[in-house]
Amino acid sequence: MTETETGSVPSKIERIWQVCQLIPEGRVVSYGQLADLAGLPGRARLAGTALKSTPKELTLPWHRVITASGKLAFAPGSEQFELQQLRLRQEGVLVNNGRVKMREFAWQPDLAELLWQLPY
DNA sequence: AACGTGACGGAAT
DNA sequence: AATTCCGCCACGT
Repeated sequence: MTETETGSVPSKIERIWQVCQLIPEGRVVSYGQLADLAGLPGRARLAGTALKSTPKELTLPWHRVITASGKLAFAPGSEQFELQQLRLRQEGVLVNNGRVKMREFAWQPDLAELLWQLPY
């Protein structure tokens, strides 16, 4: 726990958590988009790091985040892969061979609306 | 403080 | 369409 995490200014990872929280049901975003929306262009990997380190008291719709090519990031058949696929399907997202058509399901947020919702 | 790792991405092959 | 390569940089050891 660092200073910035306890203070009022959210750390980079906390901003990623915040934006993740805004992804609507039935839509997906790529790690890169998530980073962009959090004000961290080019930091797709950090988005992955952030989700990986989500504290368990915090429940995020992490299953709505997939790779830019539309694939689930987990190994096919793994525990997490199956869970993510199940959750996505439960909210109407079509997943075929571990892949989602970004053309159809990508979240396209209105930036003005997004800024309005962020708590800072 | 140095070093390897990785829930990524995009360009090249 | 599938792989390989390499830039990116926060984290844990």
